[in-house]
Amino acid sequence: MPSITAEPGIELKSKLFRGFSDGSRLSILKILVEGDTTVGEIVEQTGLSQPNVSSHLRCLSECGLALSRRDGRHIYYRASDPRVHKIIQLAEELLADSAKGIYECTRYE
Amino acid sequence: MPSITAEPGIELKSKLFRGFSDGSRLSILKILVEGDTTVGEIVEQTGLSQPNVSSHLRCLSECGLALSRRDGRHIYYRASDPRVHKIIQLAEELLADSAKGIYECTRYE
DNA sequence: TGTTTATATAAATATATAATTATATATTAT
DNA sequence: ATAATATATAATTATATATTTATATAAACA
Repeated sequence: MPSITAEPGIELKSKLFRGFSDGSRLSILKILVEGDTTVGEIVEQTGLSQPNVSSHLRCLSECGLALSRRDGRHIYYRASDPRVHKIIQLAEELLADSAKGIYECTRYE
Repeated sequence: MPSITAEPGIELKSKLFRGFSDGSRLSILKILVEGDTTVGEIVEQTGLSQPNVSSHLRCLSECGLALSRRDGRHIYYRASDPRVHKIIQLAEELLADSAKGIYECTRYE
C-alpha cells in the first residue's frame, strides 16, 4: 500500500472497519451488541453455515470487535465495546439521510 | 448471501462501511473530513497514483460518503456528513482503548 | 485552434476474501 | 471409554477488489 504520509496505524483502523464491511459480519455484530450469544444461536438467527459463522467470529475477535468466553460446551460471544454499537448506529443514521445515493453504489475500487 | 432473518438494508450498511475498510480510502476520507480538497492535493498527500485516487473517490461518492463540486479544472471533494468524521473518531478511540488494554495488561491468566 | 492541466475511465493483473465441504478439537453425558 | 454436542480449522473454489498502465474527457489558456 504505497503511501507517502500514511498516518501510522491507518491499516489497523481500516482493518477494524472490515469487521463491519461484510453483510454476514454486520448481521453477526448486530446480534452481538445485544448481548452474549452462542455460536449456535448466531447460526440460527443468521441462517449462515456454522463454519462460516465461526470464521467470521474469529475475524471479529482478531479485529478487537468481539470477545468470547466458554461456558461448558458453548462459547458465548459479545461485542467488545459499546462503541461498536454506536458506530453501527451512526452509519444507520447517515445512511437514512443519504440512502438514495448508495442505492446505485455497485463498485468498490 | 444466504441469510434467514437478514434485516433489510444490511447489505447497504455493510457497503457503507466498505468506504472505510481500505487503507487508501480511509486515508482519503481523513483528508476529506478536514474540508474541501482537490484530487491533486489528495494525490500529493497520500502518495497514491492519480487513477487510484480517482477510482477510490468515485467509490466514496457513490457510497454517499463524499461529495464533489467542480471549480474550473479542479474538482473539490469533501466528506458528505459530519458523521463520517464521528465514525472515524469512534473507531480510533475504540482502537486506542483496546491497545491500551493490551499495553496495561500485566497479568497473564 | 491547439496545447496544457486536471481528472476520469478502461483493461489487465494480482491479490484478498467469502462460502462450501470435510474434518478436527473440546466438552459433557452415558 | 464411547458417543453426542458445540465449535473450530483446513482445503478448495469462486468472486471481489486494489493497483497499474494506458488512454480519454473536460476545462483553461496561448
